[in-house]
Amino acid sequence: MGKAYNIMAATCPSRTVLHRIGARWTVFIVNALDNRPMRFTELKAHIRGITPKALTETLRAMEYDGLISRTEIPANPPHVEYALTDLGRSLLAPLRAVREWAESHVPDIERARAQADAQR
Amino acid sequence: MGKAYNIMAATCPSRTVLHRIGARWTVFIVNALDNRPMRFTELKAHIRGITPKALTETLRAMEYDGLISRTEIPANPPHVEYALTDLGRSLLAPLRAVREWAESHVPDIERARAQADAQR
DNA sequence: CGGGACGGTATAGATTGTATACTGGTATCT
DNA sequence: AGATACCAGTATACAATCTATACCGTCCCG
Repeated sequence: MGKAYNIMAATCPSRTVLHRIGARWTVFIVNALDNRPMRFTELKAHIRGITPKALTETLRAMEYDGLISRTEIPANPPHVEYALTDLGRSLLAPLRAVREWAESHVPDIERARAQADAQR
Repeated sequence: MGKAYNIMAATCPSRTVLHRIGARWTVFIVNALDNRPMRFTELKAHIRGITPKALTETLRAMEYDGLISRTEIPANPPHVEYALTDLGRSLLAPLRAVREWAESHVPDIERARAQADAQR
């Protein structure tokens, strides 16, 4: 089998996949849905600073790619639940690693930035 | 120590860090510099489809954040070498995981997209 | 019927990314 | 010496994406 796809090739479909993963809010949504499904408004409250437009668009794109499922629940009151699919869940491990790297290396990067600023 | 930073908070500095990691071309550059330092033109050839402007800007930003180093080599012919710093190298593991996920899940995502298209 | 929660849209402006062309310096070929 | 080519980028114009802010229709509760 080996590697059938290579992200470095411009025409490679893995590019479009990486493009989606790298989109502004995907990491946040995958991390937010880690434990349990959430509703639109819940997600909006949980991911501070996201606008409804950005949330809608990212959710639609992720649904199109089969990463999350969108279920309208006709109960009373009716609401919509977003959940990770199996495919989306498989993204959890890599993206959690990225999140943890970010959270743990803030001081290093702030130091580098301060040093770069001082340099000039 | 625990988690001092939480990406879900809008004001958290880890946001800006994640923003940089998630930028369009960062993943490609980190993966490209995995084995050895490279020059500007080498990177441009290796990462198919990147424009010189995008490459310059991403490299500058990553240098500012202390992820890569830029060294002008006054030898003959003079050239510029970009290399991962220790900090940048620590990003390799998480980003390689993301790359591998992308490369190995192309068929799943293409299937999901085809199915979504057919649905309508 | 008034008001609020839910799940979004609409619109406009700012930021970011892309395509394409070009530059200035050095080295090599002839 | 002149032409050509490589290197490391800039410049310019245009397109796509992201953000802020406001608004909408439906349903339920009182």
